[in-house]
Parts: sequence; C-alpha cells; structure tokens
Amino acid sequence: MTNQDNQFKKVISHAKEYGYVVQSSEIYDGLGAVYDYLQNGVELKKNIREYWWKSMVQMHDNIVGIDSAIFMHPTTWKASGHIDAFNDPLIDNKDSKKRYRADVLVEEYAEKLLIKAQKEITKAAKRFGESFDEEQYKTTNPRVLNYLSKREEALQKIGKYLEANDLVAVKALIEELEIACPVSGSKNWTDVKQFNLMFGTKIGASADSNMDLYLRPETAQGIFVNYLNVQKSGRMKIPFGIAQTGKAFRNEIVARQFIFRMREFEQMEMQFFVRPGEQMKWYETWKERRLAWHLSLGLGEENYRFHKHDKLAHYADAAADIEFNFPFGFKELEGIHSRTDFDLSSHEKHSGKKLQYFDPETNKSYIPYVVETSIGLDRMFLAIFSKSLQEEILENGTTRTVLRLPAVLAPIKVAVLPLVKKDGLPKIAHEIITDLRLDFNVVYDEKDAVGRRYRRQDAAGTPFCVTVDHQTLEDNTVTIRYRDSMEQKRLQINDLKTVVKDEVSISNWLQKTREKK
RNA sequence: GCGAAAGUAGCUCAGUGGUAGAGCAUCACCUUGCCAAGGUGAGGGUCGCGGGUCCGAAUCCCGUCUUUCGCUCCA
Repeated sequence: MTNQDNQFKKVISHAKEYGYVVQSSEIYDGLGAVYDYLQNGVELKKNIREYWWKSMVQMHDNIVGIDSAIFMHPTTWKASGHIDAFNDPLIDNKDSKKRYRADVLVEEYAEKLLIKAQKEITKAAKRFGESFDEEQYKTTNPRVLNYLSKREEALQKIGKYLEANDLVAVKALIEELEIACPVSGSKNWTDVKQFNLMFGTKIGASADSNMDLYLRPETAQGIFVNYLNVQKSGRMKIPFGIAQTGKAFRNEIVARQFIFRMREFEQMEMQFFVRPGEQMKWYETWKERRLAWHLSLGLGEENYRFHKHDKLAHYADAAADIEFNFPFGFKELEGIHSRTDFDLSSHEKHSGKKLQYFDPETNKSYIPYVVETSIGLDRMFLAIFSKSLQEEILENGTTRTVLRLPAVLAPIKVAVLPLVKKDGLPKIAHEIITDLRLDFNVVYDEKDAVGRRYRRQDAAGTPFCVTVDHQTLEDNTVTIRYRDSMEQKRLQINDLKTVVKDEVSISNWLQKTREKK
C-alpha cells in the first residue's frame, strides 16, 4: 500500500470517528457513492458554503443569488444537451476487460475502411501517373467501391440503431463487422448497455397522466431559465451574475474516492452574463478571482494549479479547472468555463421565448454570453479536510494528530476547559460558555487531564481552547491556547470574545482575497 | 460493468475448524492537575449478509452486498 492510500484511509476513518462524514444507510451495508454529513461535517460544510456565498454574492453589487428547484421541466434537459450527451452505449471486451463506447468502435471501423480505400487510390495514382482520374476511379474500381460502401453501410446502420435505441442490434452489428478489441484483438464482447447519467422519476398521481422527470444533473440550468426574471426584477445591468448552491444528481458509472465523486452532490456556482465578445476578458478575471479565494484559506499555494481543457464541451469556447492536490493526486476542484450563448440560445429555441437583453449603452438587443464558475462543495470539503489532517512529531518525540481546519471554517470554534473539576472552576467555565455561545459554537470538557483534552480538541479541529485555572478566581483571567502553535496567552475574560471574533471572522479572512488583487 | 484486494467492538487490527480478543476510544468512580496514553470497574460484536460442508465455521466452499485500487466514463 502506498503512502497516498494510507493517508486517504486515515482521512476517511478520521472523518467518521470525529463525526464529519459517514456512508449513507451504513446499517444496511451502505449505498454506493452516497454519504451523510454528521454533526461536525454539517457545520464545516455550512461554513464553506457561507464563505463562498459571502465572497461571491455579498461582496459584489452586481451578483445576486437564487435557489431554483431540483425538478425542472423535461424540455430543459433537451435544450441543455444532457438528454443526448448523457446517454452512452457502452460495451466491454471480456478478454482485455476494456470498456468502449459502442458507437465509437463502429466509427473507428468505418475510419479504417476509409483509410484502406484511400491507400488503394494512392497506389493507383502512382501507377497511372498524370492521367489518373481520382473521381472516376472511386466510382468504378470494385475494391474501392467495396470499402466505401461497407463503410457507408456501417455508419448508416449504427445511426439507425442508436436512433431506435436498439442495443441488441448494435451488438449484432459489432459482431457482424467482426470488430476486434484494439488491445486484446479479441471479439469476445459483452452485451451493449445504455448508461443514462441522469436519474429519472415521475410526477403526477395517476399512471396515465404522469410525466417523466429528471433530477437535475447540474444546477446551472435553473439559473439560465431564470436569468430574465432576475434581470428584470432586479434591474440588473450587464455584466451581472447569478449565484446558486444546491444539490445535483448524476448516475455515475463508477463513483469512487469517498466524497470526491458522489451520485448526489452539492454545487456552488455562479453564471456571469456578459456582452458578446467580452467573454474572454471575464473568463480570465474569474480565473484569477477564484484562485485568490482558494488561496485565502491558506492551504498552500503549491496545492493548486490550473488545467486548461483542450477538448471542449459542446457549449464552451474556453474552459479551465482549478485542480487541487488531493490525497490521490491533483484532481478537479472547480471549473471556470466560458459557455458562450449556447444555453440561452438553446432555451430560446426550445421555449419559443425571447431571452435577449437590451443593452442601453449600445442600443442593441442580444443574447448575453456566459462565464461560469462551478465548484463542488463536497470536493471543497474533502480538499480542506484532507489537507488539514496532519500528524506531527513534537519536540518530546510524541506524535500529535491535529486537524488544522482554517479557523473561519472550523465547526467548533472554542472549547472551554476547567483545569480541575472542583474549586468552582467548572462554574466559571460554564459562565464563559453561556456568553460565547451567542457568537460561536462552543463546547465544554472537564474529563481527563487538561493536556489530553487539548489533544482531543486538536484532533477534532477546534482552533482555540480556553482554560479556567486557579488564577482565574483571583483576577478574572484565563488562558487561550492556539491549536496550530500550541502556544498559550493569558487574557481577561472580557477580552475573549473580541480575540476569538478577530480570528474567525469571515470578513477578516476574505480580506486576504482583496489584498491578493 | 470487468479484474484484484478487503470486510471481526466507535477507530486500528490480531485470531486459519473447538467457549470471540488486544490497544485506543466511550461511560462511572478514585487519583493527578497546562500539553495524550495513572488506578478500579462497566458497557459495547449473532465476526458484512444469505446458503452449504462438518459433531462443530469468524476460519473451508458457493452466492450476494459494500469498500479500496486498476481499466472505462466524467458538462
């Protein structure tokens, strides 16, 4: 087992042991790629969401938020391209264990025939020299004709079968054409299976009047269909943005790596509507701003990198990911995509409703272009959690497990500990808690030696411990102990709130993104 | 979906055919009192689930579910 695997295993068990994340329906052996957030996990997740929302909505006067429904009119997914693009006919080779898209196999076969035909033509051209008539040769030479007609036939058939969703015929075609696996050379194929990446369900009470619905595979469409509502009711002027957080669902063929790829997950995204032609400028701007946001959390600049897409999705004219160094390597954390006017144009077409914006500056109407920033909340959670979990060797040779969550995101901000559970110290500790509770999540702990309690809070991710000791009885001071440095300071009880507030305030942390600019 | 490995207490794991264990964690009491692992005691497991072989199965066989890794896919 590699160190990476080991570290990842530790992350998963730590998440369970400290009440962050467990598998869904665990008592029934779990449900694949679905996870539940427990008492600490839900706080961390909520804090991440809030940190994002403040940065994206509250700090911009031209970005507003919405919360659209998970169910949407089915035509939405026709317009977005998901119904067509989320359906892949897949086939496995039993010998090489490789998986292919069935239509791609047939297309590759057709491509080979074309190459063969062209080879024949090239050979003939050499033979006949100057007098060679390619067009005539193509239509008369039997060998070339054979290749080309076989190619034509294969492409026609696969098109027809896919249109009719006839998977049995697709497999029969692959066998009939004697297509072999490029790796094993074997023709030992499984049946063709259709993988629809969208979850389906039904709306309506009776069987004959109901309607097929999908659980949204992305939150973006809820923004696009509402963009004019928001623009008009909010008197928004381009450029402006609409942000949203919410659940999305994908029936992944393979969903793995803990909460990195789940079937039910939460997105935080913002669609920024711009004047056509200005999209690249905004694309670059948002790449920069989003990276600054990540860096403000202090997890280390070296753990982020951009990955530019070479192969673009059908809607995009530029796309990049912010990748994070997860325990299993650099993987996508956030996508920044220039989506052009694809979505709005398509919705205009399918709905028959005009989705244009009248630009008073240029006196023209147009469909805005869109730059999207889209981040997986669960991935962000995993990035922070896995990078925060550390084991360090102290000067005295002992090891300390510490969860260095950014204080602004930590589920519990302060643990209040009486040095001993007598002499009236617990009473003072409880009074402090009553006061701090108005502003922060606080816990009390009196069990075991205080050193051990510190370590317990370290592992749980609590950034500050406040200890009430005998000196407190004399001068109303306590010590505050910092998780990351293990240092202690003595201060007045009255100053506690201000000191902690300063360390955990979102505005202080977000300030760092501004300094970056 | 295919292949490989794994599944025993909350966590990490030992136990290879004969009465289910350890460390840590949890709870109670005692002791100590500023950087974990002092004492005493307690709770907690039909050994993932189902079937089979056997006098007897955590252990052997079959099936199944789940997890991890690889392939594949990834808006």
